[in-house]
Amino acid sequence: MQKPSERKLEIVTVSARLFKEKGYSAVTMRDIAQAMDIKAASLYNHIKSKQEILVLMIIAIAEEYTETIRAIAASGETSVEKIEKVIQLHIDITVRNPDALASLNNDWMHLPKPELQYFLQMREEYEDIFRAIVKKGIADGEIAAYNAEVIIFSILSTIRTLYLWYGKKKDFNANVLKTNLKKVLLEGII
Amino acid sequence: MQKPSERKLEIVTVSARLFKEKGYSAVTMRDIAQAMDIKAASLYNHIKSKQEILVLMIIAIAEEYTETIRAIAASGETSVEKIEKVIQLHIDITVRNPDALASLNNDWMHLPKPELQYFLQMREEYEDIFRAIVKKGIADGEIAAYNAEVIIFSILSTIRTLYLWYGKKKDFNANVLKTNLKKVLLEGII
DNA sequence: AAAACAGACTAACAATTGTTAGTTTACTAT
DNA sequence: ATAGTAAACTAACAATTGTTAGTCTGTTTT
Repeated sequence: MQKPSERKLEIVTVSARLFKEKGYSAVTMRDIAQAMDIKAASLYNHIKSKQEILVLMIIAIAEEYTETIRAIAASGETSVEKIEKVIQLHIDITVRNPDALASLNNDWMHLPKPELQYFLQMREEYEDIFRAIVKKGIADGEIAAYNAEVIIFSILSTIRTLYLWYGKKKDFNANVLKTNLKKVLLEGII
Repeated sequence: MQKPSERKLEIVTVSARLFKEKGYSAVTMRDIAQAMDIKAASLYNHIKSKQEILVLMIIAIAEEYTETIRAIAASGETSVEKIEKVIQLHIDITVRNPDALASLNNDWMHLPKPELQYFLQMREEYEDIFRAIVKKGIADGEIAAYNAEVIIFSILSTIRTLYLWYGKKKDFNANVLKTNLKKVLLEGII
């Protein structure tokens, strides 16, 4: 895997911003070109298709999620500590890629076949690992014995859609999230 | 506002299923027609544009959210009870419209101008009302004094994306959600 | 039986889509 | 200065898009 050139990364960054606002399908190559002050055809000096932009935008981030949660699962920590690390992982990635995460969440189905398969496989592994952490936490009595799927869904939903709120609300910086989000998700609000 | 005909509602239902899978922009009128076993042009005997389908899909649900949360806010209950009612509202609507909620969450930006404005106004009012409930709960000592925006975001994210899990996980029925989700969101998991 | 109508059809449109081919421009290395 | 190259350009394409016009068919209403 070659490291993408400067200009190529710029295309991905600009596209991420546009995809976030209207979705992958509604953004045209001419939209992307205009946002970069060039013509649509010029984009093809750097990328080979619209879908390639999406691949560059999504896959690297998905891989980071997968690799990091593997490491978290393999560590010797308690289940609660592992969940805290997972929350921290999502905060970190959100702060670094607030725009690209919109496509990772909403446009992944437009990935080309092989990358789509790869993405879904990573996503499944990610949820399986998270599920195992939660279930072990329940079995060990660390975590309350509610329906495991409900716990998984409730935590993942929140940390996966962080990108929607980050940057929009002024008091949503990495520090406020770090100190508040873990407590709210783990200890509740009452 | 005329009550839509039988066939019109069928178009909206079929479209909702397709929009959920690929998003509004990626679904063509020919896709919708094929799913109904007719030709694209025939759709226009019932609807006047693709955007009208989206309006019918989103606005009525948005209005139900808005009207119900108004009623909840106006009731004489405690803040925690109000939040429980809001959670229940989302469960109810999700169970009734699992497909349409995908468009309400991801395709609202493709509404025509006047309905877009109306939708955003309702969404803002909805969040304002929910924010007021949470802040009063904190002020009254009913709710822990974490950052209010974090609490709002964490609950809304979960109940707004319920549609992604409902129907996919077998143990996600209305009853399991009703008994588990409120506890997980309010009391946490440890 | 005649008339009206709902709801499907075929055919076509103008606009927009992603993309390619070939050309020009400006900088960099020889 | 010359050659080479990266990255922009113009022009065009074939396919697909939402939508309209006009027609046909069967059922319902008069």
